[in-house]
Amino acid sequence: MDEKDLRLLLYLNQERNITKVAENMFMTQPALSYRLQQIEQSFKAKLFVRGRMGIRPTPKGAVLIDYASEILEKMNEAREALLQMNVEVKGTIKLGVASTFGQYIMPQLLQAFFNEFPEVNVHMVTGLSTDMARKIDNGDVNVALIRGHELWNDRRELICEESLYIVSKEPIDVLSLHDFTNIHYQMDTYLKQIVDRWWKEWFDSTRKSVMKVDNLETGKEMARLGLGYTILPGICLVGEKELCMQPLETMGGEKFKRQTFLHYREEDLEIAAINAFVGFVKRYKDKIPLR
Amino acid sequence: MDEKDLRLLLYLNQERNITKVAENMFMTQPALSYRLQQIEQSFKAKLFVRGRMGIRPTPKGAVLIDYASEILEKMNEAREALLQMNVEVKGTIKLGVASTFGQYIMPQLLQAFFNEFPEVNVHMVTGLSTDMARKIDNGDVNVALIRGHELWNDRRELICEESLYIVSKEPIDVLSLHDFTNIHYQMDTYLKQIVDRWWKEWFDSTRKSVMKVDNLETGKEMARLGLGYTILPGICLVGEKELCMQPLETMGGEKFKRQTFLHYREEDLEIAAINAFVGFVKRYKDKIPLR
DNA sequence: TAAAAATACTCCATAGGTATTTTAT
DNA sequence: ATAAAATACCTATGGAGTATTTTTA
Repeated sequence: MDEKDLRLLLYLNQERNITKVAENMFMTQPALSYRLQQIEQSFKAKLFVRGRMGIRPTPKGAVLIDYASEILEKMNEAREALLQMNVEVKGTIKLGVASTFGQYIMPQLLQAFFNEFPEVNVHMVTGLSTDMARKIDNGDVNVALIRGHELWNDRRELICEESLYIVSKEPIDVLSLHDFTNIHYQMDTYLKQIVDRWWKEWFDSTRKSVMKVDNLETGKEMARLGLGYTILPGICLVGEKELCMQPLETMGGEKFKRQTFLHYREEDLEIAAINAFVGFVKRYKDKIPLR
Repeated sequence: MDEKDLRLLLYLNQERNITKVAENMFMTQPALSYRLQQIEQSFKAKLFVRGRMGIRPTPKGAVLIDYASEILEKMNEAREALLQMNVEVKGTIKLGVASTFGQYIMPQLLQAFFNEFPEVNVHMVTGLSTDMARKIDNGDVNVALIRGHELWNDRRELICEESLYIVSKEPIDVLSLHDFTNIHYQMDTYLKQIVDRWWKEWFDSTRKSVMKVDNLETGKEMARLGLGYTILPGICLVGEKELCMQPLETMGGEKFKRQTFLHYREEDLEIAAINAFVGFVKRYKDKIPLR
């Protein structure tokens, strides 16, 4: 099965006539007929039924054709990506990144980015999403990876979505959360908003925030020691095995999710380095480890 | 580029030594050396740098290797799917499906399913998610495609996520929604919950529901005629071109999403037809048309 | 019965083998 | 100095062509 075979399958499905496809692909009818039989043998399955007026795919054929088109798409993407890398990209990009994203995702992301574009310089600042938002509005940064948005004349693209989790050492029933110590850390506005919405859905009274710590990692470690529960974004729970984690849900089982967006100005894409970074992040996004 | 070439690239990346990989792949060092050169030529790019102690991928090589592993995965999936189809699956499944999902998604889904498994009978009932939930609890249905969950001793799997949209003929600024007629239709509990949460986030007063219609499609058509705005799930806006649609968001720009889940009992997977359907839906899910 | 697919055969392009040389640290 | 990769050359598998037969609605 090489690329040509995959294309043959797609064309055969479109035209449903071996002779016609053979012409389109600049080969003879017997050659294609033979080739198709070879492919069928290699899968030990009949892929097309032959009849008086041509061929049509069997159920198995249809399934394989679906996969063939996906595979061909990936192959084209790959070729595209390599071609993109022929233009030597250099320059400097200024990034503004939300704190947790900067801490948990950016290291690997930048490593992969520099591997592809070693000539690009990155200046990254991290902080609250709202501050980063201001920075991109001012032009202090070219690209931002943040939650939410304010007033924009820029492009905004969904990069990742994470659930939020109630994290504790021992399993806790949501309805009995009141009986446990809430370990509270300084959340950004967007996270706080979601958590508040969730809490209001389940309880009338306000949370008693018994323990305050200054950052998320401290909160996580306290939860690990069994000192109470805390609410953490999935982004910082990747690979976590010991802790008990249950997603924040409505009473109906709908999950609360937090979205991270990529922001940039359309016109900045003319700058090669920025174009490369934006393109890279779009490609990288479904490789981001999430739980 | 055939499958073997892709595997070669992966192994070369792992071992970083042509001689060793050649042995593992039961070929000689010169053959592999030559093959790699052919691959590099076909991409018009150097993929590995050769040195005293073996080889290591160039940036382009690394990118291609990433794609190679994705493509190989797809190929394995394809083979797996075909093998699965060798066992002649027959029998009857009882499905309970949420109304909108049943209306907008199930027709194409079932068509594709029957194409693969023509011997399976499907009995489908549609209705409110809560009712379908009860049915799966009773054992009235084997599989449910619904929102949310109640008390379960079953498996639950995320199938799709849709945004919700404010739909109107002319663009409406969210903050001025009060000035427009709200076209209200009978929503299921879960949708209503989300919309209520969204409304509370933006407005203190309750919505004045000026126009009530008995179903979603009617609401959509009234919005199309410019009689007001209505809130619709993305599922029923696929391919829509004329209407103005803006997603329901928090003031911070976080999107409200509604999730659809597949429910089934673990032990039912031993029944071939149910196993086939569950497997099929998991494969089909990222082909569901959404906006 | 006629359009389409399959078979029989021939040829040659190229993947892969063996023997040897070149490269890089 | 030597492990590893590259080159030169040879072989043979199998993909594709031409001529012809078989299938099916």
